[in-house]
Amino acid sequence: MNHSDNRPDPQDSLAHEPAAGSLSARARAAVAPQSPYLNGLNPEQRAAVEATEGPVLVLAGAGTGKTRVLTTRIAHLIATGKAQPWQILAVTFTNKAAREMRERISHVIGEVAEGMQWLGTFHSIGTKILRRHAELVGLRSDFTILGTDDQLRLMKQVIEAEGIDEKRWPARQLASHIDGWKNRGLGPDQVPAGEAGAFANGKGGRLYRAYQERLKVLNAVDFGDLLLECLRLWREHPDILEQYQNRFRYMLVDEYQDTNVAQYLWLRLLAQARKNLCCVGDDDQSIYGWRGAEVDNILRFEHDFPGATVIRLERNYRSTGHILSAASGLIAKNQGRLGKTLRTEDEPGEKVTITGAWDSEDEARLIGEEIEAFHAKKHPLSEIAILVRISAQMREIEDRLVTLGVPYRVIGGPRFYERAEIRDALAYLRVVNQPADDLAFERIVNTPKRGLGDATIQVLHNHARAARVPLTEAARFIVETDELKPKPRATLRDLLISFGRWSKLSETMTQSEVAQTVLEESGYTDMWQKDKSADAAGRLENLKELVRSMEEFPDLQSFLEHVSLVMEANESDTAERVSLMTLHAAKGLEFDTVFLPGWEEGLFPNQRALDESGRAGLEEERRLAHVGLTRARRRAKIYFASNRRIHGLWNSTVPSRFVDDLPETNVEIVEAPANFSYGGYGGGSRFDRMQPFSGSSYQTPGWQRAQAHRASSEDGGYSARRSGDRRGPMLIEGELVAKSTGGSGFAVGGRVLHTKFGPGTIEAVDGNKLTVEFDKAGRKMVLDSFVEALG
DNA sequence: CGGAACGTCGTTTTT
DNA sequence: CGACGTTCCG
Repeated sequence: MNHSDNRPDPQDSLAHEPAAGSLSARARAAVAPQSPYLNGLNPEQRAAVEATEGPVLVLAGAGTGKTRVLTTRIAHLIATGKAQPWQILAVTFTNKAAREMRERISHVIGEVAEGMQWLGTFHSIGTKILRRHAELVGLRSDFTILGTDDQLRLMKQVIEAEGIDEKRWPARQLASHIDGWKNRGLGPDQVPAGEAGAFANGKGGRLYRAYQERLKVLNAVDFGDLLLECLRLWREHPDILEQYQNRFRYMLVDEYQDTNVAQYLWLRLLAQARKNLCCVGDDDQSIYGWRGAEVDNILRFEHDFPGATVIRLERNYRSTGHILSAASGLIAKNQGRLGKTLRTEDEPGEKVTITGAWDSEDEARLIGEEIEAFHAKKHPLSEIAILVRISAQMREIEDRLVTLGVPYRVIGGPRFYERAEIRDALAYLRVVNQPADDLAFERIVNTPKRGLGDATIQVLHNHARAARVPLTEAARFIVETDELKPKPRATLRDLLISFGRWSKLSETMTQSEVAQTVLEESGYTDMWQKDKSADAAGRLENLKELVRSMEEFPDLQSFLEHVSLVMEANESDTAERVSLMTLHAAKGLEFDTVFLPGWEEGLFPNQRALDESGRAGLEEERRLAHVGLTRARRRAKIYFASNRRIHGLWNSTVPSRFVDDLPETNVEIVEAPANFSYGGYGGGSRFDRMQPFSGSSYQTPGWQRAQAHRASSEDGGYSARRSGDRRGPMLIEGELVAKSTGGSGFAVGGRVLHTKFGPGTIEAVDGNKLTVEFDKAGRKMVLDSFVEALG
């Protein structure tokens, strides 16, 4: 979330809004009569910038100046007075893209870009909207955004609460179902019965509903909800939808090929009124289908928005001729595409090379040596990338680079805020900020290890569930009783006291000081200092970075939001290093020289993609290959190995069919240097092993097998209405005493059965606390939720 | 309750 | 093969 959030929205406070075409707007337009920002655009780009009215689809091939069009278009809208910065909705997928776009707009039009408060990711904009109307969807405006790990823990609880064996029906699987439903814009009541039944013998739908209810109780949402709840808000409150439709005079979407159904519906609702929606994307770069992205969204654009202007950007400014032709020839093999022909005016340059290696180790060695050679020729290492299909390929390559002493960096990896130490630290702060945050509390109650293990947590849970109070609240009661053994009881009490103390700190300290104190006093920093594993130092460093970054925020609340949505590791390392990453992570980047190892059937195209999604899967894999090639400016080098270890055992492999998809004129087969010993293969030319070029002899079983077409998921339109059975938030705050207890029929002298201590006689009643003389265990103070009356 | 021995299962991952 | 989670024992 950007920092301009706290600035008042001019539309909220001021009535004055210069209408398009008004005097002031025209005067403003006249300030820049020449529109210098339009200079240097090619005719298609310029058309895309100037076609401001109505639906527009810009099909922007790789390296055709997509971002430039987007930013110039925004600048144009503002400079001509067609819209004020805050009347433009500009959506991206990543925070990085949003940040870059903001920067580039500033370059064109100066600090006016600061007023663009609706430039951000789908999720950050969704959050902003939801916070304003949280009560209408059963949340409070300070709701928490859950990360994947919290989601999983919550689902596990829901599964167990339904009495389902979590081992047979893993939470991960439920998570992916729910994720899929949310991606398609389906709430618990809209999931097709057949699908809902697929999990846990027909309980899938019920679990989804239960999960959503738990989220509401916790005043929390997951990533999917940030969009889904907006949809619900707008459908149930048309007046609010209308507000936003009026506000957003112009809408722009980046990477449209990656939108899922929920995002599509979200956009369509907003665009319905004014229809000034401009989507920029490239169907040939859609590589996130498995994550819910619907290529169909882009393929169907003209149908969904009748009268749409479609503009193709086909002039490539990035790659040399052979690379571009190779990539074009490859992608032309795909059926489901809108079709573009990339062209360049650059020289043909070097052909794409194809090199066969004996095994993956040789492949790594070859790449390593070529990089060394480039380095010797003063080729900057930062302009070299190695792009792999799966992360598992990285290890061997890394090993080789380390041996050779070639500096490299891995791009991708776990995001900053996903790292355990960061999530832990945040959990502490969340509890300090909001003691009712059960998920956070559970996460750190025994981190560092303080002897509050499963048994203790179970006791807390029992009471919390029975009394319908948050865990911390439950804990507060329990430490007053004998439910826990003395040691955990004392530990838990100390912890609660600490949290009480930490909460007060924020009255006198800045939040980064609070964080520092909490992390130290809780023993968390100690834990890592004592840890002698290799990455402990890095984790401490990350924690420091976290504390440092907190200083920039006005309060803990806004920091927590930033971190759950936006925060990322500072990758802006300008050092001279080779970049190593997956093909997915490479999208949007470019390098002079790109190495593409592992072009083998089964690995790339990946067997699993083929098995699961058939032809669609193959085409997505091919798009991935296309993305890989088009990352290269001057040199693309493809490799395959004849032998590769898969799951520990060696398999002999066949070059990828994608190799055969490349036009012959643009590629060059390179023989591996002669000094390699190709173990076991007597004397023959190494070309023998590259045979598959001549005859396409692949016969992947899974490729034929799986033609299963994923159910086209365009249902769930607008008609679906939530039954109004939503319960108000049950979150019980502050001092509230457990309700379920009062007058629950326990009286002095009554006989009760305790879950642990067995039968006994009540000696005294104090609220929900009972003093019981147990037949075997003696006299104990217990909570009513742990006993039942004996008739 | 926590460390050590077992078993399991293997893509890609913007938020 | 090796990273992870689960189980089992002290």
